[in-house]
Amino acid sequence: MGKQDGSGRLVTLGDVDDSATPFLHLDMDAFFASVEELDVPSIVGKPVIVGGTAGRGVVSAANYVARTFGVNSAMPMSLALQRCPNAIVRKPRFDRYSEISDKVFAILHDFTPKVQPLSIDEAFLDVSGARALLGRPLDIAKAIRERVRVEVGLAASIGVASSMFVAKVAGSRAKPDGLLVVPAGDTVDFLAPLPITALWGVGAVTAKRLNSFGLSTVGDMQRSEMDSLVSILGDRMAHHLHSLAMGIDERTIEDRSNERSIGRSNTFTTDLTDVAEMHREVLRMATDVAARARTRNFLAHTVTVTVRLDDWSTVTRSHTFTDPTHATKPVAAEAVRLFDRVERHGHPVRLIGVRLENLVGEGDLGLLWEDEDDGHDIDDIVDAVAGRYGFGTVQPASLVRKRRIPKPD
DNA sequence: TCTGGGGTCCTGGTTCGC
DNA sequence: TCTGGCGAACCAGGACCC
Repeated sequence: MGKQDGSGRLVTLGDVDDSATPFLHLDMDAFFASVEELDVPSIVGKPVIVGGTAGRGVVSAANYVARTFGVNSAMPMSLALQRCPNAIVRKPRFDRYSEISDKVFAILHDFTPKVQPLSIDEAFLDVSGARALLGRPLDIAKAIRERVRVEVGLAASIGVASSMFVAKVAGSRAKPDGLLVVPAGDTVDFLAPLPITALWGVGAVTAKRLNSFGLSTVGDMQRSEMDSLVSILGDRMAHHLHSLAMGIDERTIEDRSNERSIGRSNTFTTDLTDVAEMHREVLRMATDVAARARTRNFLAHTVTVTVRLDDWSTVTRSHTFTDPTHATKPVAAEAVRLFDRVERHGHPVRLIGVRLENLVGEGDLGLLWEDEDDGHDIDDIVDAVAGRYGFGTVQPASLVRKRRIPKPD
């Protein structure tokens, strides 16, 4: 297996048995922060934090220098700057990160078509079919890291293992800028000392529950009786987590290009108390998600509104349409209606979100669409839904609608 | 310390049709 | 006509991930 290199990470230094380890997990190191360093070389070597700078912003990414000060992602920016007052703070530039991400994924596809994106900076690969052409998994992983370094200019860590889950854990143990192969026969021993939160699906809540029953490491889970796990976690979760603890993960690379939902949410700099303003926010988000659904050629069966109050309580209300839609008017009207169903009991509103779910592709309905700039739509919406709320900030360009045309034989 | 945004998935309760 | 069982769909909430 891997060796400690003195920094706490595990890396594969020499030869290793990779005969039954077809899965690779690639993860870009401190991705957003690294892109900022790439574009602004003068900040290299200094603590760099990427995140929201407004009152309620949090850290999206921190480079490894900033992490030595105790700065981590998802930490409130106010706390991060207490810990590292000299940090260079950069606002996220998602377009730029997507651009770099595209380059990395293009490299991955040069090695195998079996690439499953997990996020903008992470992917699983199955290289079982590439062995004859490109060599062993270890060699492929080395080649990928080298190409990403040379062609993109960034460091990527890769885990190689017998299953997707173990590959991901291996990749995280190899960070930063490392490569770790976990031979199939070493899987159980590799996982055993890890904290229980290393299991995919165990977060703070489940970990606390498991800890209260004396389970704090993956090894504890490996040694547990299934009956007792079921009594703690329920049947499904118990079997799932015990399998992961043993390194068993039956998932395979799949095409997850089909999106499940499209949403927008916003935490306000100061909590909202004015109902008209809340309605404006609901309409703004409904307009936005409907436009995105049209752009991506999806229709939605369900619209869900989320409201978080100042006491952090969160309420959702949803509605399922008889016919799926991506038109602004019905989505906006239903979103406002759902929002009004939430009983706020006078509480100010901290966050509002609108999400379209149960998406279907237009092609699935046997329809084709062509673009049509329908300038009447916005008037319809203002009159029918929003006029009384002073809905004046949405640009007609965002409401370009499509016209249904017959599908040719 | 005081908690973003965009997602996926699971669970349990309710409703409804057969 | 009433009743119960069952599954599917819907709805709400929540945990978790990056």
